[in-house]
Amino acid sequence: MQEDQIADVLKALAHPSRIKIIQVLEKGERCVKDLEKLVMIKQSNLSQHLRILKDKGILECERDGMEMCYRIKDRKILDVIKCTEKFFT
Amino acid sequence: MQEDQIADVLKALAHPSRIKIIQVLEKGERCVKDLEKLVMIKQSNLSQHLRILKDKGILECERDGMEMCYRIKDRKILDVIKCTEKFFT
DNA sequence: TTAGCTTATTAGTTTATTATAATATCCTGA
DNA sequence: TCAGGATATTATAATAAACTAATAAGCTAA
Repeated sequence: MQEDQIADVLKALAHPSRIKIIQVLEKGERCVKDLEKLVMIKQSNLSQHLRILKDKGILECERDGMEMCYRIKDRKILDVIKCTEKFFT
Repeated sequence: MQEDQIADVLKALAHPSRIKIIQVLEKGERCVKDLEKLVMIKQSNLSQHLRILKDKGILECERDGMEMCYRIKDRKILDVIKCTEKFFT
């Protein structure tokens, strides 16, 4: 059922912290430490949000020494957020 | 905070039955009785989903005799779903 | 007015999501 | 190897969302 898949992706996006994460990563990749400061939530909670986004194929990550670097895997997801913003105009 | 508003609308969309409702209404307005058959959920549950969508300004409704007719209020919401579909391609 | 549709609301139960704190894991440099 | 920093995982508690069944409310036609 297509509506299940669609709802599934939208559900992964439907949280203020996860929207914020994507908005930050839109400008470029970031390690968790940076994200923690920018998104302003606790490390363990951030890590959980990152996993949700990664599991859905929205983000990907790569280890860089001691840090883990996250970035947007498929920028088509940005269009979803852009369209949602336009809904308010 | 903009991410709260965005997450809020996405959350209203993020359910298979609500996606289905919107996909049906994309083709034209429908009364609850019809939606019940097309979406295949119980009347009381459908009514709850319809309220969620109406409260967010996604749908609007109008009484037509004994029936209540629902339609998409702002078709910009369709773009959000379209973009999400494209995410899978 | 009332019987019979259609739709909405409410209360209660179940299930899912979120956040926190504690702990584990993974990597690097000394 | 091990100490310490960065990130992930787990368990748990709190909150929110979803579904069901029962009931209420709105309208129409007889």
